[in-house]
Amino acid sequence: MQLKSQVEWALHCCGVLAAMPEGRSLPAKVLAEFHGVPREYLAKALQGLSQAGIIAGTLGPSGGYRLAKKPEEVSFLDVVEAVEGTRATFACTEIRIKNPCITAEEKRCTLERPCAIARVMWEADEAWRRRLREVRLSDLLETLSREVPADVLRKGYDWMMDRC
Amino acid sequence: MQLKSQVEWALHCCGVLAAMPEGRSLPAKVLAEFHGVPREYLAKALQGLSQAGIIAGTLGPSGGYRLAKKPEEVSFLDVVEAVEGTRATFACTEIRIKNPCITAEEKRCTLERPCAIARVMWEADEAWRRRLREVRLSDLLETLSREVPADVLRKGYDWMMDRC
DNA sequence: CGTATTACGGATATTTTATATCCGTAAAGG
DNA sequence: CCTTTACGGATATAAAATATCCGTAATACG
Repeated sequence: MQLKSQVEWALHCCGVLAAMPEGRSLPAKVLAEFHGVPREYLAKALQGLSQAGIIAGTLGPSGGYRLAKKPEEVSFLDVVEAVEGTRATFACTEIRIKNPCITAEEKRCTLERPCAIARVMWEADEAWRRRLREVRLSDLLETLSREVPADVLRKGYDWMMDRC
Repeated sequence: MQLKSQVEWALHCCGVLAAMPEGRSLPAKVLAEFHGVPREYLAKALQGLSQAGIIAGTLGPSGGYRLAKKPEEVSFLDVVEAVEGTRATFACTEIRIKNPCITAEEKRCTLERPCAIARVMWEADEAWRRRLREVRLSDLLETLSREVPADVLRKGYDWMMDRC
């Protein structure tokens, strides 16, 4: 069970976009080149983020993507779910009632409450989501500004400004 | 991102085996038929559990699998990891340093600490694992004995005893 | 001793998902 | 008018999940 690589790309792109001055857009081409990932495929992830209302795309030259909300209003979970979907990681297929020795009435009765095993798995899933919901893009920016030297950040910023 | 269906099967099989009297074995054939899943493929999951030391297989007629530990010594995480592997759900490919405007020295420096985005994803992963580590097969047995009518449990037990 | 039954490991086939690319359309700026 | 961009649909390729098959060795039982 692995998250798509698009999740990683989307998070990094959101980080970059969150660091941009208000209203400034970056085209998919620049984001792809900056991260060394295939432009066309990254575009799909960005379209997912756009559909989810996390980023907003503008057409034409000098167009591209910008963050559609404030960095403190976007959680890691928002980004992950926009790309990966909201479906739980554990899928219960109700094999507890495939059992050939159970009557139809007992099946009906059993199905009234969710499978005990699935419940545990879904609780763990929820714990994962809860953690991701707690961290926002603003937290990421704060961490980066603390850990990454200012001139490195500056050089990346200038590099992107050069190509759009 | 979905867990393999084998994870679900493995958990249900462990639940059944945990409910068996000490030393009693169930063959893969019976476990597969009971859960309505393909025998040969379930066998792979059971072999994984066996390799992980969670269950023990015995050869020959009247052979099969039994729990290798006490139910309170086996967590959901043990079972999940035996089938699914221990690899984190998020794979960091270090795209932060694919950036063409960073120097080799700056790359080296950056790599000294793990990616801030990956750290968050790994924390969430750990929260998921922590929750799964907290629940044991003994807890599952307790829940089932509370929620499933005794005669339904009994019928399932008898059904399996009939075929091994 | 021989036969049936079982776990086990390796090999292979099939289906589904992830990854990646391509193309046409429409909108916007110069 | 031409270029650049997002967007959506279609398609191709690679990887993983799902499933089956087979040979081997161990074990119980007649």
